Amino acid sequence: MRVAGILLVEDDPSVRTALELALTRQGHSVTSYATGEEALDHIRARRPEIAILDVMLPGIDGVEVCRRVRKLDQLPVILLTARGDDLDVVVGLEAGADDYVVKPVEPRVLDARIRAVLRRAESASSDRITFGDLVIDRGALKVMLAGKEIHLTPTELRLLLELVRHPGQVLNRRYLLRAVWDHTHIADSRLVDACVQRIRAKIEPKPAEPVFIHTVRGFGYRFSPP
Amino acid sequence: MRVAGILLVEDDPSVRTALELALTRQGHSVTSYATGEEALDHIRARRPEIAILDVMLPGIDGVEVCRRVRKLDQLPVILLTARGDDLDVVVGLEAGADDYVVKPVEPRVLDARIRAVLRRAESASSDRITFGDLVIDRGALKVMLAGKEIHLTPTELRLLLELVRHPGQVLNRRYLLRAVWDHTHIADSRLVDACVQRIRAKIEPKPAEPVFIHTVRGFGYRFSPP
DNA sequence: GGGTTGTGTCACCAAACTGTGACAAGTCAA
DNA sequence: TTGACTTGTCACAGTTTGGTGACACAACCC
Repeated sequence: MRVAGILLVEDDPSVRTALELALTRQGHSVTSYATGEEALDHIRARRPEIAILDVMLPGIDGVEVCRRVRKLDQLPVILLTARGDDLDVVVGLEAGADDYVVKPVEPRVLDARIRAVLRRAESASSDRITFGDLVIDRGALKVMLAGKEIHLTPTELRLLLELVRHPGQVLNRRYLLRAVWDHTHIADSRLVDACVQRIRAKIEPKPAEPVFIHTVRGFGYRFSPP
Repeated sequence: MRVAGILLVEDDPSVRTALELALTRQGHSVTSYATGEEALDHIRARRPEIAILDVMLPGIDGVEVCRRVRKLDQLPVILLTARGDDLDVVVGLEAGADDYVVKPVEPRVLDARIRAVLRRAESASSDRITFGDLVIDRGALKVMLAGKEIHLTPTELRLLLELVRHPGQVLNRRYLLRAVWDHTHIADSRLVDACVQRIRAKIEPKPAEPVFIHTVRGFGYRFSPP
């Protein structure tokens, strides 16, 4: 596993320094802050790979940072707490944290947890996904092929994003109809097929031999990078 | 989130009973065992949604069960330990556990962790099972033999998945006809046999001496890995 | 209003899939 | 060994499925 860009937020200077040092030794690249406000700014500006947040912080606390981050992005989050306060665990996990670690923590343990979380998060992270020539910017809602912007209609874009949200997975037509069109829609017929075909015409170099959106006969469609 | 089929493995009868009761109250469906051997049998036969394993078990311990399960399947695993022994945490996470909980644990906390792990597992893509050279990806609906993708038709795939869902079990023709074909089908004729034969032609190195799908004369077919 | 764009539906066609039955081969019990 | 029964094998035609292009209508924007 590659080295991670870690954001560490911890108000106690001695703990912060110690953890920063330990994680750096473990090969990670670490940036640390003492407050939630600074952390949020950093996250927005620098997009770290993972955030390790102390729960008890002055101002915006770790759980709140976690909650806001989750709305913004799929950034993996590990919460740190001074004691194993059970209530906190529940609140933290419900706020969407990926893991929860009790201080004091052995650096080796924290490292293992970081790697485990990153491994899990690897699939569903960034806002901008690249599949070979195809770049899909979920933030800007833009699709680019070989550097050139491709115009997709709203429905086409929703369908493509839905497929991309589950890379490698086969999604059947009923599911796609519910996810992309209003589930009020009863008539399915060939709607999905037609839309897929339109997307292919725009993003596939050879629509007859698609490399992105694959037909799985009898089941549905699968987005998988070449 | 829906109710989960939980496998609980804990050798201490009082702890086991208490957890089983608590989780059942929380709305989960729980099956519990005292040993790793029983747990592995259960996993192979019944495919629970998540396993909660005590680390310290007579015979095969929780970490070892976790390791073996990981080879077989992507079943989510939570490890239970009596104290927060840091070394165990590392070993456990490296064995592929999704989470790690220290006893004694508040039922509410365990429930939150279970839900968090299931939520993550749900989004994680790969849903693949490996039997020697044969890899079946249930999410991507792909079958690979020795690294090469094998094309199966929809019916063949459904039949194979049905067999694989019950590894080691003999499934009779009537059952398979109901499960794979529309149960409206009454006439059986040679349908199942022909389909099995077609699958064998694709996945068995020597279709005449099948290693995956075995004929059980007079009863039906059994999928069992070599 | 008039043109443009987006969307759902349809019909047609090629390709893929599937059920069937006949027959061969295999297995078991007497 | 023989006969009864079970399973494997194969070819083929009817059916299903999805790709494709055309088209009508609605929504939207000047």
